[in-house]
Amino acid sequence: MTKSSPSARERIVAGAADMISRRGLNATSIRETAKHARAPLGSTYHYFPEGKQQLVTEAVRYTGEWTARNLRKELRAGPVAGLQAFLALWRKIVVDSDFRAGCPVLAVSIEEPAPGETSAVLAAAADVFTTWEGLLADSLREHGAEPERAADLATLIVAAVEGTVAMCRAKRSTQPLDRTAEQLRALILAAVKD
Amino acid sequence: MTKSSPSARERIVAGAADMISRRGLNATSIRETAKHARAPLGSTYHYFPEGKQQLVTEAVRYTGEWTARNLRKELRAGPVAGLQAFLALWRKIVVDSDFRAGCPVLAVSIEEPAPGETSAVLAAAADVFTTWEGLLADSLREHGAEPERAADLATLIVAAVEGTVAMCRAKRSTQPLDRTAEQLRALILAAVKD
DNA sequence: CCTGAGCTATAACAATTGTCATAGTCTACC
DNA sequence: GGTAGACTATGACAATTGTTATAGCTCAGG
Repeated sequence: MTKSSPSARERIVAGAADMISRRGLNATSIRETAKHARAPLGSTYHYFPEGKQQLVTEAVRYTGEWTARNLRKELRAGPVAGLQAFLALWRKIVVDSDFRAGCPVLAVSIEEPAPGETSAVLAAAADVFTTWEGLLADSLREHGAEPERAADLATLIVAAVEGTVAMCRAKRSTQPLDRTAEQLRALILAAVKD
Repeated sequence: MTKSSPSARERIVAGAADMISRRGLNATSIRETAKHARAPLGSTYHYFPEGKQQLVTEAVRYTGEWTARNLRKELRAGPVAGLQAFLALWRKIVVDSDFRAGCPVLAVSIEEPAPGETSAVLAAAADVFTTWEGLLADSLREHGAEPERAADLATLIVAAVEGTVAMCRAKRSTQPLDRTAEQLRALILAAVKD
């Protein structure tokens, strides 16, 4: 709830992100995103004249920025606290949805782009991953981690969290999250105190 | 090439796994899997009378077993060698497909099951993940890792590899794989020599 | 009051989807 | 040779897809 009455456009984007995080990119239809946002189908093509690709790209960026804001805030208390918050964020999504929702950025990353063309959606997803990695790596460096190791570890964290969330959905259990949380925490501590 | 002339049924299952690994579950249609396997559409429903769900479930299991065989073999040379082989396997899939293919087990894990019912597909995916984790954990324990830590680390490895493969696709680069490889290798060494 | 822009409503389009039915072909065995 | 069972070929079905077109509404600014 960032606003008391978000605009129809915002509702569509946020709703699309939510639906993609549950059903994947291809199973999310423009008609259903419109219905989900209580907006008419016509409005979708009014706000997003380039069609589905544009809507999905914005949904990916929306999720990326929302998460980055959260991460940035929590990282102010250090990398371990940032990791905990990052994990808690995804755990909440998984649990609250009864293991039906995950990360929309991951979801769009595993769908083949149209032959010949490089997808704007994939590029947005790559940007989001890079942003998340950058935030984590910066925080690690600020707390004494060796620069190269910080970058490697940041990538591992993002990859592990994304993979873990998917595993939780398949297993209908948060056990994978608990396990990777433990391991990643130890890794950060080791990297920071060198 | 495990056989000189695989049966039509095998071709359909293997082809479905490949297509799911590229386009995701919902964008993989039975018509196209049949065409891809040079089998008639009618045959698909002959071999898989329960329809798409059955075909997809078998495709997931097929990938799971194929990978598990590979992993089991390479783990005979120890957990570090097993990890390298596991990573090399996925790297080859990603690179050979020009960053278009990934893991079909991950792909099916992120699609919401029909409301109310628990999907057989998701259950198969969960089984596959658990099998891979078990193989890695056993190997770690055999080489001196503490039991609980072995289980946690095995989960982290599977999750990280799955997430990393997806990130490589989005970024159209193998850099994430290189980075996680480095980190995971160090982790295994530390856990084993304790 | 009128104009025009922003938005909505509704219908249509060609394609594709999963699934089913039915008739035909092939092949191994009696 | 013939018969059963495995497989193929073909076509149909209702639904849903992304997208476009067009006509209507709403409401601020002049």
